[in-house]
Amino acid sequence: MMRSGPRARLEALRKVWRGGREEDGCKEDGCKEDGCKEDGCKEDAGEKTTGKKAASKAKKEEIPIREWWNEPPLKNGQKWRSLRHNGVYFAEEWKPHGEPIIYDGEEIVLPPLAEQYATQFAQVKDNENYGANPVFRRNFFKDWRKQCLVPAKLGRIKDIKKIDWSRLIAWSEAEKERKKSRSKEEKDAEKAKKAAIKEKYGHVWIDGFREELGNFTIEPPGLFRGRGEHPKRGSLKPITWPEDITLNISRDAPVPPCPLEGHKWGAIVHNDSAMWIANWREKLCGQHKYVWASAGASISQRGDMAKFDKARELQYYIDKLRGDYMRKLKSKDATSRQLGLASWIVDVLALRVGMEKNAEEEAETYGTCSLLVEHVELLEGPKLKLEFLGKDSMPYTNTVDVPEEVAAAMGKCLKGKAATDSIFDSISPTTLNSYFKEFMPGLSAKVFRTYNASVTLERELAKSEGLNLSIEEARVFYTNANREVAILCNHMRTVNEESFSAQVDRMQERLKAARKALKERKNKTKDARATLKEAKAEGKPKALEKAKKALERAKALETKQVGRVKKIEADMELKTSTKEIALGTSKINYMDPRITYAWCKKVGMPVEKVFNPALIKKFPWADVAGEDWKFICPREVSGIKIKRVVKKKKSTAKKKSTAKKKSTAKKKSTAKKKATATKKKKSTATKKKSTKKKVTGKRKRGSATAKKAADGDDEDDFVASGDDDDAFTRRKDGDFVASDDDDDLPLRSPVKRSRRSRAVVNYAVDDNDDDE
DNA sequence: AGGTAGACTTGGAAAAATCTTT
DNA sequence: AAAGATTTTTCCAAGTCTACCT
Repeated sequence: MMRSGPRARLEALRKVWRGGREEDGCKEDGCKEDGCKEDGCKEDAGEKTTGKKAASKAKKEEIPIREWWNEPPLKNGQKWRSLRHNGVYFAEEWKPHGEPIIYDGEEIVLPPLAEQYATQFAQVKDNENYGANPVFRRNFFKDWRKQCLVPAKLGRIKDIKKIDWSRLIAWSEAEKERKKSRSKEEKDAEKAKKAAIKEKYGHVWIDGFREELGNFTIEPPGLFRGRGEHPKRGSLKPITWPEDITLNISRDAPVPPCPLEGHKWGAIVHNDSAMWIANWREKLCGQHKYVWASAGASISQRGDMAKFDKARELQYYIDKLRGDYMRKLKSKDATSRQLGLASWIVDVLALRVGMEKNAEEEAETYGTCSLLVEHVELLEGPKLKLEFLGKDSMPYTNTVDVPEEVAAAMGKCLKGKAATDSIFDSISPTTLNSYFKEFMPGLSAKVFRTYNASVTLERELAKSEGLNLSIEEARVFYTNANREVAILCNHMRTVNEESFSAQVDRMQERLKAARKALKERKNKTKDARATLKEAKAEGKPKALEKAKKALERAKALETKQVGRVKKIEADMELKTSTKEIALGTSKINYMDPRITYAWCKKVGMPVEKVFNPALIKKFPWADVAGEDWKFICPREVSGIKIKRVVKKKKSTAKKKSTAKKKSTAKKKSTAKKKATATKKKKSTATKKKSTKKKVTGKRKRGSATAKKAADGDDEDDFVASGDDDDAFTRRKDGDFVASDDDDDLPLRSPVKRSRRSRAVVNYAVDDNDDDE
């Protein structure tokens, strides 16, 4: 996507866009296949601009970008003006392979659906996160038996341990092999078929523009792969039928035909305040699933830019907010203190807000407001040590220096509480977010992550000032900045140590070879120089000319080799420094892309060096940023206007008088809340006890290990008793349920990290505000 | 006021595609 | 062209947050 200049390109885009709009009116006629009436229009729009485009002709014909950021805004809450599509795609039905399982020596060919699930299980049988995990196995077997075996009169399959999956595994492997060894023709044919499906189902027409969909295939039946210690991992996800699906289209758009014979869509709606194309309820966990436009579609870009603008806006409010929360955490009132401390954590440590979770239905993970006493430790310094599982059960471990006030506030929040008590028992994500909204409209906890990630990127990149980087150096520099952001946000990936060290070894080899080659090249250059000297001395013009050329060539080759060596050295360094850090998430979601575009222009590096094609497609609007664009800048420059925070009726004068009342009221309500909370806990505890006999101290860490030692059991220690599917009993002794969170050590071992970025915070307290 | 359904953003793993090396 | 390494895309789980309901 290189081009002459942003301005010229913008002009071109503007024309493209105008073309699209002008033709928009014709959309009701000249329909092509697929019921996409606008097809013709777009083609026209494309042609109109070819004059301008031809000049910058790229190899691939680029689809014109909808320059939505120059369009008149949609009315409040409206997401589209027109919406039409071809519905969703259902993956082909499972073709039974007929390979049996062997149960207790007996070959049993399973009915299709049972076979489908069984084959999937066999494929992950030895993966310790899945089939080798006792909870996963138990859930799988229980569901599978109940849903697929008992109705098929295969109730005699009662013990998962007696199942030999080898034939299914062999089939899967053969299948993989077959796929690998397909001929070119076969591969091409498949590719074409896939493309045709995408052509038809993978697109949507929004306001007359054709956009790509993100996902358009309805999820096939499979085994639920919940992360971490998800109680439902391994359970069967049922088939989704057209009847389960609601489609969203324009009022005047044709209803797409249902692709499955004999079925019909669950419902058709015309909801222009929603972005989704289709939705359904996933039956296992009850979560909503959606089909929507891809990240590169303008409808998605619009929201994206709004998000970054909102984060950028925060810079004009943050000083006041920081002053306020630092004051708040010294408050005598528990609620205020907790609001202050939680704000500090959200702001400085960039933690997520931490919604409440349902322990029976979900893995237990934590964020700011849900942190427990046992997750933190106050150390000399003062320092604060945090250790807990965050989103996706990713371990968060961090020890940071904290201001005295913060340590004191934390001390108070911990005081008199048990290890498994909540630190922030007087506040919730809702109250915290409404506190933020007192300072800036639309401010919520997640905005801080975006803000601090972007600030960090800009700050790190600014350090390149006056460095005059080569392109390769710039790439490394950018990646290191990106890394700081990823560390701040705790974006991690699990590494397979074995394959990692093998990769490093190979890289080392390559580096060695490249260095050797460089040495040889240098020698050759030397030789060439010598030859030239000789030729000069001999004074033969022809030989001299030849020698000159040879030297030129040798020099060029040497330079090239120097580049190769440098590249490998750089890759090597990045490979180790980003070993367990995932850079993608921050690029996709957190760092304002305008910072990247601006910096790339400044140092003369093509954005493509650090943004993959999907990112380029996602952020065309960021290209508008010139090299001097700054995320942090005076308000006059950004053009972001002050927005008055709409206060709830009360005048400031009145507020003062009601402050006292309010606080007591609050206290009361919290007390009440607390009481009900404990009550709830108790009641669920007893309930659980009666059914499963688990729970007691489920959040205490120590107990798990203790239980494990006492337990020491075989993971497959359960069998179905009779056809009553739910009745699982112990084969040996004890309570098998008690073993389930014990065998399940955390999926990913906590990673120690020596250093971690934190947001740079200026605690300037400004005193002009109207605090209580 | 608290609870929750619904919608949208964020997340890592795995699969697929592409690039490099042999 | 096969194999192997690396990058990109896909998949779908898991967060956040607002609006709506009682």
